[in-house]
Amino acid sequence: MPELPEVETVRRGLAPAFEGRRITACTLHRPDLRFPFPDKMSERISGQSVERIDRRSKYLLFRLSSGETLLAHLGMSGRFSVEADDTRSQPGDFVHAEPANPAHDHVVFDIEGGVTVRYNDPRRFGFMTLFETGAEEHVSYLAVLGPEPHSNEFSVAYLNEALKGKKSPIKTALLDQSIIAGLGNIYVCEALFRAGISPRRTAASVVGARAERLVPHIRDVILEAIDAGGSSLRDFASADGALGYFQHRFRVYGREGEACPTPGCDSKVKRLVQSGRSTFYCGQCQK
DNA sequence: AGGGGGACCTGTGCGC
DNA sequence: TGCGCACAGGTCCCCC
Repeated sequence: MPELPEVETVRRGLAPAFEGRRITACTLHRPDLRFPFPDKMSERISGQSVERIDRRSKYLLFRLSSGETLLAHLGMSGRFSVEADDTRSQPGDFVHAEPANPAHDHVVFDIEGGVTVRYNDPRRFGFMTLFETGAEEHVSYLAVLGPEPHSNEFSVAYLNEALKGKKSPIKTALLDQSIIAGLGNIYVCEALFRAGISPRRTAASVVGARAERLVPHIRDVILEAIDAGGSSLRDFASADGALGYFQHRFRVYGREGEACPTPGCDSKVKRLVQSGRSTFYCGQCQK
C-alpha cells in the first residue's frame, strides 16, 4: 500500500516513539520477509539508540547509535504500529484503521519508556537490511533512485532529459524509481489525470506544455497526500489507531465506471492494464 | 540495453 | 455456504 506520502506519514508517526531512545530488544518472529533478515540483526539492533529516522523514497532509514542504519521497506502490505505508555508517542497505526492480524507481526521493537513497535506484513513483500551509515551509495536500493518529487532536482529540464528517447508509456516511466523516486500506481494515475496527459502516450512525447504541467502536478499530488497524512496524525491522538488515512480521496484511482470528476466532462473513468498494473484515466481529459 | 512478464505472498471480494 | 478467480498501494530477476 505505501507510496512516498504514506511512508512519510509512518516516519512522522514513528519518530516520537524512537528518536533519542534506546531499543531494549528487537525480536524477529521468522527468519525472513521477502529476503532473509541480515546476519545477527537482533543483536545489532538491541541496545542501540535511534538518533533519527530518515526517509528516502519509500524507504525508512533508522539511524542507530552503533553507526549502522536499519533500512525498512514496507512492500505492499507492511505496516508499523505503536503501543505506548508514555505521552510523547501516540499509539496507533498511522495508515490503517483496521487492526492488524497478530499472526503477521514479524518484528517487534521494545523501546525504553514503555513503547512497543510492531512490524506487521501479511504478504511479506517488505524487507529490512542493515548497512554502515554513510555508505548509502553502496546500498543498491538507494543508489539507483532518482530525485524526490519535491526536490529542486526534479525539474522540467531534468524530466525532459530523463524521458528523452523513451519509447515506453509515460505511465510506466513514472513508476520507474530511477527516473523519479517515490511514486506508485495511485499517485502516477492521479498526477497524469491532473496534468491531462494520456497514460499511453510515449514518455519521450511528454515535452513542452505537457512536461511543464506534469512536474508541478506530481509535486502537488504528493505534497497534498503528505499533508492529509500529517493532519490525520495530529487528529487521532485520542482515536487510538482509527486513522482514516484514505479520507484523502482519489480522483480516478479505483473509480472505473464512475463519472469523470472534471466539471463539464461527460465521460467515465476507464481502466486499462499497463505492464501488468491497472491504470485509471479519463479518455476525454487526458491526451 | 531496455522492457515485459513472472515470481514472490496472503487476503478480500465477487460471481456462480 | 462454498469455491475459484481476479485483483491488491512494490520490487527483483530472468529472458527476449
